[in-house]
Amino acid sequence: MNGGTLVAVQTERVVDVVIDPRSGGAQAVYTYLATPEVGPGDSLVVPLGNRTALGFASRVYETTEADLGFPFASLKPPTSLVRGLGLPPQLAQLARFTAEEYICPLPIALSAAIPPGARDRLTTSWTLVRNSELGARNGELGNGRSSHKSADKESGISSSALRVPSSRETPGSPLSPLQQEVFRFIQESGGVIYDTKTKKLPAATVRALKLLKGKGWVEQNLEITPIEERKGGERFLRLSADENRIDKFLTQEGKRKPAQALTLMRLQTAERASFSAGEIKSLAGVTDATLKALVENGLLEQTSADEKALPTPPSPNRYQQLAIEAIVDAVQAKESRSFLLFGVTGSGKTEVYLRAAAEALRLGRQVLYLVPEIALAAQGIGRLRDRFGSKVAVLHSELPPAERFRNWMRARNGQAPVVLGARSALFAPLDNIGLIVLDEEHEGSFKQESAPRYHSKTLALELGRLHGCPVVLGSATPSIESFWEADQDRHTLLVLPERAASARLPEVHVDDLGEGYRSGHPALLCQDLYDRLTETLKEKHQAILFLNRRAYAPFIICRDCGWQARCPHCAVSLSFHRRDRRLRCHHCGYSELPPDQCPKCRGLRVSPFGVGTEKVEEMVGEMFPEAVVARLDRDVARKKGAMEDIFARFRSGDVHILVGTQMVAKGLDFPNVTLVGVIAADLSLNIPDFRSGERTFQLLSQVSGRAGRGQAAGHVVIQTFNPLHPAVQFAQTHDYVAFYEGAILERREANYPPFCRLVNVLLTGPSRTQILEASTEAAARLQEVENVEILGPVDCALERLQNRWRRHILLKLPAGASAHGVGVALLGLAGKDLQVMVDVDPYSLM
DNA sequence: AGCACGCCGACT
DNA sequence: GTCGGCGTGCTC
Repeated sequence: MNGGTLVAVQTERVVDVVIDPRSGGAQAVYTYLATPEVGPGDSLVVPLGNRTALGFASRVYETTEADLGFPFASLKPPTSLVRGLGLPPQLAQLARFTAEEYICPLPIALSAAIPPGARDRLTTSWTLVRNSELGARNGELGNGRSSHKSADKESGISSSALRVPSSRETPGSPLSPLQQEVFRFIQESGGVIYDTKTKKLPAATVRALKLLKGKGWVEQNLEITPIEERKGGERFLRLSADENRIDKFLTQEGKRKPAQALTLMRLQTAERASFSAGEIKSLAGVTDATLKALVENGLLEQTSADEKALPTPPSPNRYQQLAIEAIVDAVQAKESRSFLLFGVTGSGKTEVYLRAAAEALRLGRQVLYLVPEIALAAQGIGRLRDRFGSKVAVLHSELPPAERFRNWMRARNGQAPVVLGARSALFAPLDNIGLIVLDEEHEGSFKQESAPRYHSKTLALELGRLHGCPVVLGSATPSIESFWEADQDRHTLLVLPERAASARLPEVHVDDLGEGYRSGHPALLCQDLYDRLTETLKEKHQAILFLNRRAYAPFIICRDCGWQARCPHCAVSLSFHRRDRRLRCHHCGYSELPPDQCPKCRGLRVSPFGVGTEKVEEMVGEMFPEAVVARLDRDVARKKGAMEDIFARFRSGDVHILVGTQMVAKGLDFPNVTLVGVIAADLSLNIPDFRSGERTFQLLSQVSGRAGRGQAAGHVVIQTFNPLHPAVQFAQTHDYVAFYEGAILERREANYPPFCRLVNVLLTGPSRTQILEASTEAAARLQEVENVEILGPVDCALERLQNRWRRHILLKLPAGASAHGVGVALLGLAGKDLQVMVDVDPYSLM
């Protein structure tokens, strides 16, 4: 500076507060005066306009008025710090990472970490001041919640500390009778009383408390409502030890009590481990009434969480042992490295996870265990609970809210160092993770399809870095990306080649549907599948027929002029539903009656075309009149209790052939099923998406696993027009590596992930021309982004949905590049009638 | 001129 | 998200 004139520039210490977007909007980050105690992650109630909002401290810093951009005078202090709700620093960082990596506003990213209903669970606590005369006589007058790990820091700030302490009277000045009474009441309550939304203190008491506060006798704080310990401990349930009784129930009574039957079937995939009532309710979609009946019938029994179902954990085979050692080493060394645990179903991946988890716990660290879908997680919950008892908290959005909140708190205060959940559990409030498991890492549900549009694998790896802990990705059919990353030594590949002796892989047969067409005799079932079905029924076994398309037919068509019934709101044809004789749109729910004659040419030959599950059900029923055929898809399941009913009847043996969509392929074991038929593998193969082959391979592998889970050997028949497609061929030979070798070459050649990074920019709105113009404008702006290859803009495969036109631009960035520039380039483009969605690492491109 | 309604921006 | 300000357009 010239002349060395020193000008004292006034600065203020301020804090950026990210407001809960549910009460402050998506862009709400505001700056407040920092109190001495406030730090990143702290939860604050702040003034916002003429009300208050819940927020979280992000950055605390010194600033000048010029840098701040508005006068110091408009800075306000936070209203209050909320004790017990502050986020661990790693979680605050994870939210920031998510916002940057996936191009979304910070409040949106942070909202994933805010426990549900936090705002309604705030409580004012009134605590005796330790050194006050009356208080001291009572000995220890802590707040009674020393288990709160960060309680010391958080109790350091009180609302009085937020203001200038005014004329604080010395304790000992005379108290009114009411004040004395209230004082004694606090003493008797252990030194603290709570004013909760549900249990409000009388207004007079609150007035007395405020006066006591003014005199320095008590301290007022805002905190998250503490969870109440249940009397006699947590209540847990598990399957009865009497297996015969359960089996008898499932084959006889079960069909009349389908909800109970389904509950038992779900739990059967989990040995005899303990579950909380809330866990069972969310797993099976049932209510207390069902659980009560099961307990009364002696099918479920009460237990404590810490009671083990398995006498001794299975001893690992040599491959498991190697995997365990590698992961345990990393756990001990606190290394943030990653592993890809590659092993077929039944090869014992879970035991590897559990041994590594036990080591993390032994070191006093926490375990995060992620599963793709909670309804299918019975086995995971069961095994963890069996091994780690009440240390396990389940966290996902379908749990009853109270239990979800309770588990969030138990994770935060250290009572539950093991957290199991779907992708949202990434944002569990853990501050010392020693191991992260991502089971079935290839599953598409790990990608969140609404903002923040993160991929769980990416965040799990980042979280591993933040905590200094290993991440284990597990799968029988890893994603092409993950296997390539392992190939490049970015993950350590751990292979479990052996399958437990009892479990055999089913024999897979492939039938060429094209043959029937070429010979002029196309049929729903090829001869091979027909013969095997006949055989299966003769042997009193059961079969599942799989077709990933519901309704009777995907469209109706005029045989004279080619007219098709189309949805007036979406760019799709209407499916024909035979049961209720209606045409339905599978995207918006629109429905209408099918016309008698063609509205275009007046012809009378309007008829359904193509095959859906309803038609398969009908035709198979005609082919095998002696067999009972049932169908399960979203149409059937929409009716309350129908899904339970069908599963129960199938399990009991009353239904011989079950026709269905994905729904039949997941989460349940039917020991008497020996045949699985895939009606048309081509449906998923023909989706215009670079991952269609991979998805088909995964789907066929999974569906195949449904056959032969009991004693008898299983058979799988895959019907397809593409018998030579690698996804089909290598599913037949159960050869993942061969499938991968081909797929990775294709990806390299066409420059798709993992060789580039994809970003999908989707523009939607009611006006076609506006979307056209906006997409052109978007593409022009994106030209300016460095190192971006632009594909499009083009109309989406589904070019209109629910009266909104859809166009997209697919961007290819160098692998590993940040998509930040994309977000910057598109700033301000969105408007009232124009939604612009940026999807980084998209999973769905429709 | 006076008021209802809806859009848009601010909220620190 | 929620509020208030302001412009539009209708009514008295």
